[in-house]
Amino acid sequence: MRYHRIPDETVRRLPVYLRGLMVSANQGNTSISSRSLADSVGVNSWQIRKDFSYFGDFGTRGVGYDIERLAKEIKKILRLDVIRRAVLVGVGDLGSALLAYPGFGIFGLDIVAAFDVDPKKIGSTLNGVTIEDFAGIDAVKERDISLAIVAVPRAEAQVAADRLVASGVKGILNFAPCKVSVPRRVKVITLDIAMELARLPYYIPRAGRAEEPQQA
Amino acid sequence: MRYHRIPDETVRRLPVYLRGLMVSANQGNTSISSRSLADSVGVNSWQIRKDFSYFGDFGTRGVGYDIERLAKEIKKILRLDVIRRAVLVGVGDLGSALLAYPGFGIFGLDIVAAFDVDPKKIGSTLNGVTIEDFAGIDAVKERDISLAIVAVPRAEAQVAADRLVASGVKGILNFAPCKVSVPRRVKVITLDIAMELARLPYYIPRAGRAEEPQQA
DNA sequence: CCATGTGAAGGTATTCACAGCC
DNA sequence: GGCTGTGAATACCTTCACATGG
Repeated sequence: MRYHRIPDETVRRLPVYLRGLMVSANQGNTSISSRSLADSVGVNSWQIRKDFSYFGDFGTRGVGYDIERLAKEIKKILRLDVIRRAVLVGVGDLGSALLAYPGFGIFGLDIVAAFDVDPKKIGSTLNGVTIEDFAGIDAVKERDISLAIVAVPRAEAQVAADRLVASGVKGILNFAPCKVSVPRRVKVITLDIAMELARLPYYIPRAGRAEEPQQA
Repeated sequence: MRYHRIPDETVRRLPVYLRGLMVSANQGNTSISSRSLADSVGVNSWQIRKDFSYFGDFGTRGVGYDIERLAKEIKKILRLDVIRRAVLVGVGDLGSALLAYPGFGIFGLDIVAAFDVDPKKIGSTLNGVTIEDFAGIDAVKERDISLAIVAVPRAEAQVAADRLVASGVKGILNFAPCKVSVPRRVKVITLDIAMELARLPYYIPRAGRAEEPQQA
């Protein structure tokens, strides 16, 4: 059925599918079945078909999905066709690694500016991006940037977010291990690395015990 | 009701609560209400009470929860009381940042070893950890390490995981943007940074359009 | 015959509303 | 009065089974 509302969990999987489609396209394929996409990304084939069914018919029965058409549609749904420029705030260890990270390109995302408060860093260039003074963050308003990555210590995260929102940023990927409050119109995704590692031990069976959590 | 099975989504939130409890304890509190914990971590108070109800009574009606007792119980459930030592594979930009990252300590987690294939890196020391040759990864078997962080390029992630599993690692936090296959008994959490940034634009309302996705 | 697309069934998690207790 | 703890109601997501179409 077409023009369903797309469930949140499906949205979370769309980038996974998108990457799988790209990889397959790079191998020279023009179409792919839900089964083989399933094998390559690690999601059930019926889940994939259900997910795709929320936004139209891209498959051909007996054949599979047209990779290019489907990838283009997913990009459109995720708005990756129009929103691509991001700013980084906080060029510490993690921030520098993110600046150097080549993985954003596949989604058409681009870190086009970086800010820090450290005078020793301001003015230097990393991966083609010159680090600017955080005091001048307002300038991003004129640069068509709607995404931000916050990689500052916890104590500074809220301030950074406030200034970013004031500068017109619409979405924030927050690496600081804390909640940041923003107006409802702005979306924040907090990615707490230590927390991910912290929930790993739960899934490790106790040696010599019968009752164990199973993996998800 | 006590001794329920703990839902997976609750397990995902436990580290969030744990951090909130620690922060509150550092401020000198000994107990905390679901309402104020809710304010500090950004989860509804009824969700918090429901989550805690899955594993027993830690609250006092009219007062709140005993922070220390609750924190200890959460750590026990997450097995953070026994599993704490981790190994890092891949000391590139991201890996170095993770070695320097101070955020693991709050959960009692510790990166005690690091491996890489680059001869220029092997032997040098970062944050008190000496980088060893990946060829000798088997040695972790004798070092009581059950967690691993994989921060290598996509093409090497599966090999790294295979070697880690062979070396007795039980849980892997994978930063490479791909699926890694492991035996059922081993748990993998893949954290794909670019993917998180990629789903952010979806939540940004189109300018001048009525229909908009709402934030989650 | 193969693979998609989808109603229906089943399972899981969230939200509510309020009884129970300090 | 305040706050926890929890059955019940609701919403959401996944899985199944199979009709549909190339």
